[in-house]
Amino acid sequence: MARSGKSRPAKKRTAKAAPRGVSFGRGPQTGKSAPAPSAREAKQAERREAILTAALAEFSAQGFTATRLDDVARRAGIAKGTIYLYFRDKESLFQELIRTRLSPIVGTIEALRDADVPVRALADQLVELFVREVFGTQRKDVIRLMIAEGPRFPKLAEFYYREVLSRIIAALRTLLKRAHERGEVGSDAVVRFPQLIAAPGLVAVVWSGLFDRFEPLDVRAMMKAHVDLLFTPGRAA
Amino acid sequence: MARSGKSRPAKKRTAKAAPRGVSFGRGPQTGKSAPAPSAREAKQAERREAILTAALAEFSAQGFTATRLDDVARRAGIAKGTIYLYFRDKESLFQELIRTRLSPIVGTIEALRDADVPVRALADQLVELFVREVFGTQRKDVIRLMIAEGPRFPKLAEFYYREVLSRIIAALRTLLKRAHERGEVGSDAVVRFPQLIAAPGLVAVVWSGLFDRFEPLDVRAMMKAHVDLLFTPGRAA
Amino acid sequence: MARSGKSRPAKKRTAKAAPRGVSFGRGPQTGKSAPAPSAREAKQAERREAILTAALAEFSAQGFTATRLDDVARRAGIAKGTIYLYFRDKESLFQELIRTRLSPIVGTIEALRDADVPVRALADQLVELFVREVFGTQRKDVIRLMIAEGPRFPKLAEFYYREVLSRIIAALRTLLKRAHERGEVGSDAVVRFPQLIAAPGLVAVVWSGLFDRFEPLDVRAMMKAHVDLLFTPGRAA
Amino acid sequence: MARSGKSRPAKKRTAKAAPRGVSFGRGPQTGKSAPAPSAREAKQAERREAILTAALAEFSAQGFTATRLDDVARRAGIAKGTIYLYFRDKESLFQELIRTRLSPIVGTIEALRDADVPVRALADQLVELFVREVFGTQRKDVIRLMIAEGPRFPKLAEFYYREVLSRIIAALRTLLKRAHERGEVGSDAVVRFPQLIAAPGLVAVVWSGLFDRFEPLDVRAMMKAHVDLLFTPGRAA
DNA sequence: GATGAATGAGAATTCATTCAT
DNA sequence: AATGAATGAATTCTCATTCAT
Repeated sequence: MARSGKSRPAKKRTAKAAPRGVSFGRGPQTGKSAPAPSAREAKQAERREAILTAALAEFSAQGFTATRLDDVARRAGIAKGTIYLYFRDKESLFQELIRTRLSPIVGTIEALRDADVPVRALADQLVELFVREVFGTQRKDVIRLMIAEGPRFPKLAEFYYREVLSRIIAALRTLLKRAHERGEVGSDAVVRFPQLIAAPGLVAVVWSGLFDRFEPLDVRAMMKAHVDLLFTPGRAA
Repeated sequence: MARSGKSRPAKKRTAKAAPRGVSFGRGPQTGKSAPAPSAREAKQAERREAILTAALAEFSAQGFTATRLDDVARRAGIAKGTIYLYFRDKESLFQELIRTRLSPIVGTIEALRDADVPVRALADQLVELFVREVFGTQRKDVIRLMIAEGPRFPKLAEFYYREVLSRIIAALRTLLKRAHERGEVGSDAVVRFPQLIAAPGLVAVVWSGLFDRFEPLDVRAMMKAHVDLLFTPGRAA
Repeated sequence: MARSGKSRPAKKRTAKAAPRGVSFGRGPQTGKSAPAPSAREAKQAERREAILTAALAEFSAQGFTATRLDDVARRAGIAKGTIYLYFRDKESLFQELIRTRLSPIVGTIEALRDADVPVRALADQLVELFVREVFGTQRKDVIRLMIAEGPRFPKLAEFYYREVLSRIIAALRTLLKRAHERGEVGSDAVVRFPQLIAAPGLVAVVWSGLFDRFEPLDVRAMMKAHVDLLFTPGRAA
Repeated sequence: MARSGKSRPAKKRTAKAAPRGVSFGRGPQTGKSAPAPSAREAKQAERREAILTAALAEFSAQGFTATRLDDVARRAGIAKGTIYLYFRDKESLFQELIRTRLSPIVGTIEALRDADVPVRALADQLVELFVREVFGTQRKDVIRLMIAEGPRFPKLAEFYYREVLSRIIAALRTLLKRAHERGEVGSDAVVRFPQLIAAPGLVAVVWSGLFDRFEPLDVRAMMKAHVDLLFTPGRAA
C-alpha cells in the first residue's frame, strides 16, 4: 500500500489559518436569527470531543501514520471534511489529543503530594488512582501512543515531559523525600529514582497492549506487590 | 499493490521467499576454478545485514508505516529494488528485523538461570547484561519498536511472547523461586510477578527514547537501586 | 500497493464497491431547498461514462497491461485518483467496460429472431445492424479487446460467452433452422455452424484494426457478398 | 502492480549495438583450442530456438507487456541475462518471434496456387493445411498474438501484411479467379473478397482461444462446411 | 457549518536491462 | 558465453487536504 507522505511530520503543504481551539463566537452571522449560541457552542464542543475520542481509538490501534482520517470521521459519525473545521490538520488533531487527554491527571497527583498522610497510604492511593484513572481508561492508550510516536514528535515529547512527567516526578520526589526522612521507606532508591514508582505502571500498560491475550496480568496485584517491596519496613534480622 | 499486483490477473509471482543463504552450485560449472562461493555468500549476508541495520534505524525513528523503503535503501547504500531481493516486502523486512535482533538474548538469560550462584549476584549480572547487551545496543530500539508496533502486528507480538518473553519469564521465575526458598528474597512478590524485575529496564528503554535529552537517566544506577530494593534482606528493626 | 496494501496489516479497506448510482439523502437535510439530487447524480453518471470512454480508447490502443491509468485520467479530463472513486481498480474498470459496452447489442438480435420475415431479409438487416451498431462504433474495439485480453481474463470470457455469444448463437440457430426448413438456405452448414454467419464480421473487426491502412476493406460489401453466398438459392444447373 | 514502462514500444533506454540475428563466427577466440565451431553454432541455434518457443508460450498466454522475461528465461531453462545475448530487447524478441513463426506458411500457399487441379480440391487441401499447420500448432497462437498486439506494433502489422497476408491474398485471388472463370465457383464474391476464405479460420483461432472450454468447436467440420457453401455449384432448381 | 467528491503528491512494488563475475 | 544480482524508472493505488455545493 502506498501511504501518503502527507503524514510525515516534516513537510507541510499549505497551512492556512485554521482553528486551534474551537473558535466560538463568530461576530455578525448571516441574516438568520441567532440560534441560541450556547446550544451551538455545546454542540460544537460535543462534536470536537467526538472527534478526539474517535481519533484516540484509531491512532491507538493503528498508530499515527497508518490512521486514516476517513476512519476517524466515520467513527465519529461525521464527514471527513468536518474534521478540518475543528483541527488544522492530522498532526494538530494528534497533538491536541495527547494534550487534552493527559494533562488532567497531573493536578490529581500534585494534590496527593500535599496531603499529610503516611506515604504508604498515599502509595496505595496512587495505585488505585492509576488503576482507575489510567489503566482502566483511554489514558492507557495515550501513554502507549506517546511511547510509540514520541520519537517522531519531539515537540510532543517535550510537552509531555514538561507538563506531565516532570511535574509528577517532582511531586513524587517531594513526597518520597519526606517519607524517607520519616523513615517510612528504608532506602533512598526511590528518592533518587522516582521513576521506579511508575515502572510497574509502564509494564502494565505495555503488557496489556501486547501480551494480555497470552497471559493475563493482574495489574492491581502486581502494583500492590511492588508497593509492598518498596515500603517493606524490613524484616527483623 | 497497492497494486497492488493487481493488473496481472493470471499468475501469482513465485516469490522465491527472499533467499537467506544462497543456493550455489548448479551442476557442472564452467572450466574456471570454483568461483569462491563463500565470497559471494559473505557479500550477500553482509548486504542483508546492512539492510536490516538501516531498516532498524529508520523504523525505530519513524515507525513502521512512516518509514520509506527508499530511505532504508539509501541508508543501506543500495538501490530501492535491491531490498526486494532480500525481503519479500516491507512487512517481511520488519518482521525479520524483530526476529533476528531479539532471539539471541534469550539463550544468555536461560544460561544464567542454571548457574548456581547467589541470586543477588545473578541479579547484578542481569543488570550488567541488560545495560551492555540491550540498553547499549540496537536491541533497545527493537524493544521500543515492539511496543509501538505490536498492536498492529499481532503475529509478531505472539512470536515475541512465545520466543522471548515467556522464556525469560519462565527462567526468572525458576531463579526467583529458588531464591525465595533460600530466603534470599524477602517477599514472594517477584516470584509472582517476575515482570517487576524487568520494569526498570522498560523504564530505561522508554525514557532513553523520549526524555533523555531533557533529563538524562543513569540507567545502571537506577537498575542497581531497584535490585537493592528487591533483595534488601530487611533492615534491622 | 501499489499495493499493495501491504503496509497496513490490520484492516482491509472497506472498498465501498464503486458507487454506481449515488445514495443521496441522509436524513433531514439543511434548511435549504433540496439540492437537486438528479443534477449531482447526472454529473456522476457523466463522469463515470467519460472514464469508461477514455478507458476504452486507451485499452483498445495499448492493451490492458500497457495502459496507464494516468493516461486514462488525462484523456477523461480528471485526476488520477478520481478513477478510484468510480472503480475499485484497473481490472474492475476493464471488466465493467467490457460488460457495459457489450450487453446492449444482444437484445436487438434476439428481437430480430422473432420477426417473421424471410430470413434473407433478416440477414440483410443483420449486416446493416452490424455495420451500423458494431463496426461503426466503439463496440468494434471492445470485440478486439475481448479477443486480445480474453485468455488472461477467463471470467470475462465466460461472461461474454454466457451473456452475449451463446445467446446470439442460439438466436441465429433458431432463425437459420427455420430458414433451412423453409428451403431458404440450401445447406444446413450454417445451421450446424452459426459462427459462419459472424465470420466476416470478425474479419472486418480484425482487418480494420490492423490492415486498413494498407488495404481498405469495404466491410458492408464483403458482408453482403457473404450473405449472397450463404443464401444463394442455387443456380439452375 | 507496477508494470515497467520499459515495455512500452515508444521509449527506448539505451539501445546499444546488439545481435539481431545470431552472430555466428567470432574471429580469433581466447587461447583455448577452437571447440568444433559447428557444434557451438548448433547449440546456439538450439538455444535461440528454445527462447523463441518459450517466448511464444508466455507472450501468447500473457500478452506482450504482461510477459516477464524472467518467465521466458525460466521456461527456456536459461538465465535472464542470456536472452540479451540473442535478442536486443524484449521488443526484438517479440518481433522476431512473429517473423520466424509466420513466414514459412506463405511458401506453401504460393505453391498451392500454381498447382493445376480443380479449385475445389485445392480448397480441401487448404483446409487440411490450415488445420494441420496452423490450427494444430503454435501458429494459431501467433495469429492471436498478432491480433492482440498488432495495434501497438504497427511495424509488425505492416510486416505481416506485406510478407504474409498480401501474398496469401494475391495467391488466393489468382486461384479463385481461375476457378470463377472455369465456373467452379458460382459467385465472384470470393474473388472480390478472398478474405472470406480465411474467415472461418479466424473464427477457429479466436474461438479456440476463448470459448472452447464452454462449447467445443469442430474446426475441420466447420471449415469443410464453409467450403461446401462457397463452392456449391448451385442446387438443381 | 457540513459534506464528500475531487485532487495529486507520495510510497510500495515490479521488471527490463546492465554488468561484474 | 552465461549468469543472476543490482539498478531505478515506471506504474498502481492511497489518502491528507481542499473546495464547490
